[in-house]
Amino acid sequence: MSEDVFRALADPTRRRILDELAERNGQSLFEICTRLVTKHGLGLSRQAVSQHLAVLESAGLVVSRRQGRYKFHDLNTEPLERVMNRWLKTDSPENSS
Amino acid sequence: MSEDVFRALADPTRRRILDELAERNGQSLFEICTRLVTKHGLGLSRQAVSQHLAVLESAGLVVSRRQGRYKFHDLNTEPLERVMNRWLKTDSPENSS
DNA sequence: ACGATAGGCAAGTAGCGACTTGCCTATCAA
DNA sequence: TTGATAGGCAAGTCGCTACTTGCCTATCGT
Repeated sequence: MSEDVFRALADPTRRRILDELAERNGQSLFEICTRLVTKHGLGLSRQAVSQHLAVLESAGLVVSRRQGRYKFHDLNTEPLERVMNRWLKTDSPENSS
Repeated sequence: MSEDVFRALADPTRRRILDELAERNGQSLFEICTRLVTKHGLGLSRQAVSQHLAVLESAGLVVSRRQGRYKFHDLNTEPLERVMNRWLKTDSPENSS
């Protein structure tokens, strides 16, 4: 929940992950993995996706809930809304780093 | 006018430059340089700022107009609007890389 | 209990990206 | 025309980051 929303969005793979979660919320790491490989043809390891999810989570764009041996991930668009009114002044004057 | 709006936004210095232009449009390279140094205390060379402006311009976030030996830079928020409705679906369904 | 599944924790590698440095071009003022 | 100003080009350095590899922990089914 920090401030590196921009840095988190910088990577195309992470954007794909957000797309994936936007289309189908509450996926596990392996679900996201296989979907990225099959639907988008990306060849990346489980660890890669895991690290991407960590970045997204620390940016507050993804929240996760542990449940048994599964960890489900949900999209959270709230940081996006806060951060985008920095130059598009359509709302409150909340600026930051 | 390409597609790396996200990558352009990833760097904090570039975000500062956008802030600068949002506050005062039509600045030259040197104006932006001195403002970044004095107001934000950043110590960077002219070349650094020039390269940042090039990135912002190729992302379509900044447009420039040459005039004599000066080159003035203007903020363009239109790519931001297009790109943000990717996960915040408040508008048209325009998605991209 | 055992194996299989879901995930985590480093440490290491490779490439990209931000920044510098040095030199070159172009425009204006005197 | 000369000097100063505004900016561009290209190569080189250095740190960060995306990704891999190897091993470890935890939970579930049978």
